[in-house]
Amino acid sequence: MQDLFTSFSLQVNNRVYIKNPESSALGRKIVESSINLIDEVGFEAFTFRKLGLEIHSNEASIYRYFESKYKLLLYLTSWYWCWMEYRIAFGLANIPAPEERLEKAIKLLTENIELDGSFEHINEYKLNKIVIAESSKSYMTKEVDQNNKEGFFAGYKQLVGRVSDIILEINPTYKYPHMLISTLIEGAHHQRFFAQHLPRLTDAVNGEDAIIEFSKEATFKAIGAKCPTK
Amino acid sequence: MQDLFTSFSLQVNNRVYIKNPESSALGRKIVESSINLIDEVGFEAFTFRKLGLEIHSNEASIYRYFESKYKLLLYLTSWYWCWMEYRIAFGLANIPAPEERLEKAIKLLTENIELDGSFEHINEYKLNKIVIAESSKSYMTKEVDQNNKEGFFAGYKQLVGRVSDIILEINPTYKYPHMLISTLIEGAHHQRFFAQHLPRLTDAVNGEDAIIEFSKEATFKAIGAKCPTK
DNA sequence: CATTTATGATAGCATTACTATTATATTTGC
DNA sequence: GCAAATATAATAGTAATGCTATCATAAATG
Repeated sequence: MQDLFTSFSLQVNNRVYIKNPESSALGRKIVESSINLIDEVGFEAFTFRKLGLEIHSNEASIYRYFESKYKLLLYLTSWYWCWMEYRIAFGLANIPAPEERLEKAIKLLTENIELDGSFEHINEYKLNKIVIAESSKSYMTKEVDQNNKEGFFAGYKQLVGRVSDIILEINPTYKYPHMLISTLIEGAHHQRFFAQHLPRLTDAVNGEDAIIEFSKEATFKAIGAKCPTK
Repeated sequence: MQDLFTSFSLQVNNRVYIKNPESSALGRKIVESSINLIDEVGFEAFTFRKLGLEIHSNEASIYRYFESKYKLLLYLTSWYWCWMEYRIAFGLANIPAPEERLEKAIKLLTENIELDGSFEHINEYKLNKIVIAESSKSYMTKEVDQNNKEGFFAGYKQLVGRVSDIILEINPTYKYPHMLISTLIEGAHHQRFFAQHLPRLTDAVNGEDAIIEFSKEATFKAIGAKCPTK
């Protein structure tokens, strides 16, 4: 069992960091506190100098792990997508019916994330908030093509690919599986943000998680299948 | 007719600027060149100093029109959503059937934008690219609640509200019209970006605009209606 | 215990995002 | 046609940012 876990240990593309932050106490502290600080002040106002003060360490030391704050953001988002894939892989294990697997995958992709404590130095609740608010800044840049070549978005693409495969299992003729899943993921993130800050762009419904329900319903209708629990 | 146009003239919330850029040649030049420059170098690398050099004017002069580059971005995105609402208002005029109106609205919201030259100092083609790549930076900020209170997102919210109303005309029991439309708009923008830079997240189909087709199909299926042209 | 490696402290530099001041055009109202 | 108001330009300055470089010291390793 331990082995299974180890083989699933979240391996972020090693080109996003200079020195692997998992490899030292300082590295883990950098990751842990960067999540707190970005969540608190936002990515724009976040600086390595402030982070250094926060962890009673040094700006220059942080630069030995990450080339820039953008690379650190890329590290955090990559880690998040790896983690999401791991959640889905485990969550769908031993479920044979593709409809049920799809339903569960959608839930896992769109639900509100709570702290689960599986990874000591990572607060999944705050990381989810960061991914919602800041992840577009990791790819909506002038360097996107370069970064893509270096494989920085591989985790996200792989995740989208996996869920698309379930769709194709259910309906092999559906033409837009990748579009549907990537729209769903980004859309659910946006909706969580809107629900908090721009509620006129959403539709809250008492007693249900409208974002999950909307996502399930829209997906199954789009591919012309029936959602198992409806 | 002129009057109709005038009453439709694109009125951006006057709190996003200090002095209305439409009111002077310099102001229009600032807007025109900021679109070129942001499109060229990206919003992060865009500065008022560079813009001043570009238009052979002065950094300080630009600050008399816009408090900061964020406010300028807010101006550009607000203008864009006003323009989109105007396109839709005209595009749907005299179409009685709500299904046809919805189909046309989706097309207008998700299609690729081309230069149309109706507004001398605004290049709609480039502005659309900016909105796709940078608009999330205008609301995914720590100041979103403050900015929302000041009405900076009113145009966007109004647009979503209008199209949602068409959905409710077709199916008054549909529970998530705002979610559907805002997901659609943001989703289509993301897809245009992905198609160019991260194609594994989309599904290109030869001979059709897959993004428009996907959007129409998903919307009509979600609300349980039939798309007129299918 | 000698040497490599990791961290800390300090300094420095070009650029950014502004603000302030003063000078010069340009418009306008009479 | 000219004074007064207004808009723009030129220049300088400031605190903060996003780094890089250097040197000293601490910790791990062989």
